[in-house]
Amino acid sequence: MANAKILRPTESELEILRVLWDKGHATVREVHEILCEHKDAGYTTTLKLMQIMFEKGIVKRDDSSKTHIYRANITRENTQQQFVGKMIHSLFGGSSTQLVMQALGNHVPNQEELAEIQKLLDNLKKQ
Amino acid sequence: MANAKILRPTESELEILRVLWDKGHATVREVHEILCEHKDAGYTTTLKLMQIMFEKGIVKRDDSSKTHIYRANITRENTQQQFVGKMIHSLFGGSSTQLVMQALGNHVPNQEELAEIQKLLDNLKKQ
DNA sequence: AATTGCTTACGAACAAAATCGTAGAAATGG
DNA sequence: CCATTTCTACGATTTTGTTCGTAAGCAATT
Repeated sequence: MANAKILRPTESELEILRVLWDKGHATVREVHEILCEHKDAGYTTTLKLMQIMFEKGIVKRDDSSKTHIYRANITRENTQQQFVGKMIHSLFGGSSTQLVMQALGNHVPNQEELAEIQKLLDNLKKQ
Repeated sequence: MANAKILRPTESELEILRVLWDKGHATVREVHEILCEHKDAGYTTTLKLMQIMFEKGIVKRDDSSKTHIYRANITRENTQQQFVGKMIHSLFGGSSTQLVMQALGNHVPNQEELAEIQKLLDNLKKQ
């Protein structure tokens, strides 16, 4: 293993990761096409970003053919955890409950989701 | 009104805001003292940051006496909402429930907090 | 009045992130 | 076989955030 540092994707890197997590694997072109639907950037910008992510170890790639194929090298779950943890600390005084309240209060879930949360809550209560 | 742009505090700015939210108002010196407990930075660094935040409109200040007194100009709740919303979008595919599950799963709350969440959940169910 | 200590202001340096232009290699298709 | 397209690589530039040194003002103390 080369380097086990903390990997903190930037905002732009996150956008790219989302595509990779979604599709499993993708070329720069494919990623770029999707990003361009909402964002406005040149192709080489996306390319450069992905190259940097590769150097950082955030993504891996298969360069056996001319057009490289990229994959995420960190999991969505892990990244979520990282960001949620940081946010709980920096904005919610360390209280995950505060975050939960905020999230539930402002983005109301449907019945099905409520049931899901209830199930998790019941499990937590038993401990 | 001068400018109604999106206010997105940086990481350092958030640290300062936390102090201001906590104390209500504070001088640069006071903020700096508190930051220094955990961080290592010069006084003028904190000063400069707060000056920039003033220019951005993130904080306001009373400069009637030589030592200026700063206050937050955005609320904690609003900022939380901003960040939570952004995170739900960029990392949880728009699903607040996913975020809640993640937060509850990894930072287990105590009984009291569980009850609080339950109460909110009950309210949501009634709608 | 000079010294000391605290304040703000301000510019400069530095670092990290994002953007883009250009060059050259490889494939494509007239 | 040449022209066009599509890649990657790489360096330059811009932008944004962070850090700090220095100067100047003001007040208290000697």
